[in-house]
Amino acid sequence: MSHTAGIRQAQKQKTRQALLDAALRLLEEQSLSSLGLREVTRAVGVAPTAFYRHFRDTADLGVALVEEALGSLHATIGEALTEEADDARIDRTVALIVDLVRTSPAHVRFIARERHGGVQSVREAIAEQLRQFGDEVAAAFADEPEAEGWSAADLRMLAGVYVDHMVMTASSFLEAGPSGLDRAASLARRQLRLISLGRRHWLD
Amino acid sequence: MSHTAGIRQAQKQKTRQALLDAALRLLEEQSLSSLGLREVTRAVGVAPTAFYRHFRDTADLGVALVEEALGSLHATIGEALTEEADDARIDRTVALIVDLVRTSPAHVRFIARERHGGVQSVREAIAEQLRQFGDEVAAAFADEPEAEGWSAADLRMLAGVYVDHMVMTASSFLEAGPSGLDRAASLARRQLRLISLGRRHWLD
DNA sequence: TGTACATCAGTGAACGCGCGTTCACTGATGTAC
DNA sequence: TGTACATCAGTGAACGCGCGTTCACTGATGTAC
Repeated sequence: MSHTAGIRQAQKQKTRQALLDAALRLLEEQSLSSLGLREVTRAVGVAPTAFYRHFRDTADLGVALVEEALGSLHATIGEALTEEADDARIDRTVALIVDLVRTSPAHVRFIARERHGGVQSVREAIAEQLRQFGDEVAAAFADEPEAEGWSAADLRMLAGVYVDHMVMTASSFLEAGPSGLDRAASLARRQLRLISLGRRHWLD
Repeated sequence: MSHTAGIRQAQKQKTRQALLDAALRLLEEQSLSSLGLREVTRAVGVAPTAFYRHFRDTADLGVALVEEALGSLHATIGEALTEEADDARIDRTVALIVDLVRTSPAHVRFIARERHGGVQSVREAIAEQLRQFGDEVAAAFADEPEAEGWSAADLRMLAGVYVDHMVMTASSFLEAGPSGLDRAASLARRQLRLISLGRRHWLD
């Protein structure tokens, strides 16, 4: 496990990252299944054959993008759910998504686009990440007093609703653009309030 | 407006439909943005140039597929929402989606895939159809006694949640396959129950 | 520290192939009289 | 009904182009002594 890297490894990482960045940019206006290897290397300024030093094909690069887009989010998502009051939790969650879309719009677009896209291995990688998010959210819920009386399956269902809603909300923020963001955020908050109400009365 | 068609028009329609059918089949394992015009004509057995007699390009064909997939659903969706009891309405809705996925799996996959896909005109066509569904569902809700006290915006929000949930549910049924359909349907029913509960307590 | 050899990220030429689009055409269908 | 002309869905050859992949290579970096 490369401790201090070495010049050669460092340079290789730099090229690899440049390929990922270029691909992500190109994917803003097309799907992964039509992304060409030569397109990507051309954008980076390396020979087409250099691509093979890093990825088997564009699907393989896509799987790496999934990790880049979602891998670091596990910690962040747990945080938003530690708020106690419903309203605070909702505001926190929406703020998190607004931030995510502001910071990494291309990653968000990529995930929304390829979640049901034409490349199986990438769909599976995204599904696996979202499944993990769901498990983590369900585990966080299970620790709360409101979870009393809930079956594990129902908690997981609720967590899944939240995760799906997050993905959709992020995508809706992108579509809305900066000018429509306030309206989209307000809509998302009301939707989350609806879900919270359903949650509070689930055991009635 | 072609009343009795004529042989020439009838034949043209037949070829056009064959192109749509072939494209839909090819799109089960790729995205529209990578679908080739020659692929489609080859599958149908006509010359590549025949394509231009029907569509400007594959994006244009995609827009036609959106109409084919969603155009006839406006009547159907309203029906499911005329049930009175919550449970009956939920069962009716889920049954409708099960039926849709059974009857037209390729159309469902196409809509889920291209809703956030790489072709702008198709994304827009799908968004417009879903917006219409939302409006129709909101109008149906507005006629019900439970809608008393609800603002138009909140009713539209609720309708949007239902429409989005329908699309996601249809897509989840596809992913689940025949063997996982019962489990997926049960999950969808519990999610709808959660939303119904939220709706019932919205004005508390 | 210096030297000799190994590794390997990136190169550049070459390949066969399928792509989208153009164009002039053919021949069955449609229309006017 | 029959004839002469118009329309137009589908054809087939041709084009230039960019694609993914192969291969032997180069030269900077890494390693062993």
